[in-house]
Amino acid sequence: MESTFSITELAEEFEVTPRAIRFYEDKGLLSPRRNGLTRVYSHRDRARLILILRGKRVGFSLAEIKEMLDLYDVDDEQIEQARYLVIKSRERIDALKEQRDDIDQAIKELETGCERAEDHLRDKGIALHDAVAD
Amino acid sequence: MESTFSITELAEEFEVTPRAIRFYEDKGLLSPRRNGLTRVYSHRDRARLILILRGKRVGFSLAEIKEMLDLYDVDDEQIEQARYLVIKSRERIDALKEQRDDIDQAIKELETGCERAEDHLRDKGIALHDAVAD
DNA sequence: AGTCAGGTTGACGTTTACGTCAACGTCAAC
DNA sequence: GTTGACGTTGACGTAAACGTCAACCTGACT
Repeated sequence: MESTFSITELAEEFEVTPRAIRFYEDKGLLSPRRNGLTRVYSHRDRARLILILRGKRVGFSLAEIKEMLDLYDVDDEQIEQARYLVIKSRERIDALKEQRDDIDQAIKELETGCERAEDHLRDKGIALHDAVAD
Repeated sequence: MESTFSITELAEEFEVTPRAIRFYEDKGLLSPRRNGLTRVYSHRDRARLILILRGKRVGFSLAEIKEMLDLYDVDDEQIEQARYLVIKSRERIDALKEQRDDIDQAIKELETGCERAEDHLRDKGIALHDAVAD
C-alpha cells in the first residue's frame, strides 16, 4: 500500500483529469508537496480530494467547498466546521428540494405536451411506433 | 385588445428583459416585423415567445427550441413537428428523471453528513440551536 | 545519443444565455 | 428646441469549471 500518489494516479482513481486536480490546487483547495516541480500527494491530500468530489456531487461550488476545507484545517475540534457544514447542508437540501419540485413540474408539462402531440399524430395518421430518432 | 406588441410590453408581460428577446431573435427563434427599425410583434410572435419560455422552463436549450419552431413553420400539418416533439420530450423526461434521482441521492448524502456533524456538535457542546447563519 | 512516458507552467478557448455599456435615432410633448 | 421615453445596433463582459494547446523539463530505458 503506497503512501503517496502521483497526479495521474489520483486522476484515474477518481475519474477526473489531471487538469481538474491542478485547477483545484489553483483555487486553493489542495496543496500537495513537491518533489522538485512534480506534485506528490499524501493520503491527506487524497482525502481532501474525495471531499471535494463529494461536495461537487451534491452541488456545492468549489468556493463553498474551499470554505469548508479551510474551516476543517483551522478549527481544531471541528466545531465551527461542523456548524458551517450543517448550515450549508440544510441550505443545499432546501435548494435541492425546490429543484426537484421544478423538475417534477417540468416532467408534468412535458408529459402533457407529449400526449397532445401523440393525439395529433393519431389524428393524422398512425405512425407513432415509427418515431425512432435518427 | 391590441393586435401588436412592443418589445417592452412583451418583456414586462413575461418578465424577461428586452435584451433577452432580441437575443432570441439573434438566434433565429423570432423574426418580428419592423416599423422602420422598431420591432413590432404580432400575436403569432407572442405565441412563439410563450413556446420559447415554456421550452426553457422544462430545460430545452435555445438550439433545441429553435429546431422545434422551425419544424412548426415548415411542416404544414405539424406531423414532423409533433413527432420530433414527442421524441425530444421523451428524451427530456428521461434526463429529468435521472436528474431527479441524482438529486435524491445528493439529499441523502447531505442528510447523512448533516447528522454526523450534529452528533459531533452534540458531543462537544450543545449549541445547535445557535447555528443561525450570518 | 535518442526518445519515450510522465510531469510542469502559462495562457487562451469553450459553453450558454444573456448583462452592460456606448453611441446613436426618433417621435411626441412642453 | 430640447427634454424624455423608447427604440436601435454593435461589441465587449460575465459566470464556472475546466479543455486544449504550446513549449518546456526530467529521469529512465535502449
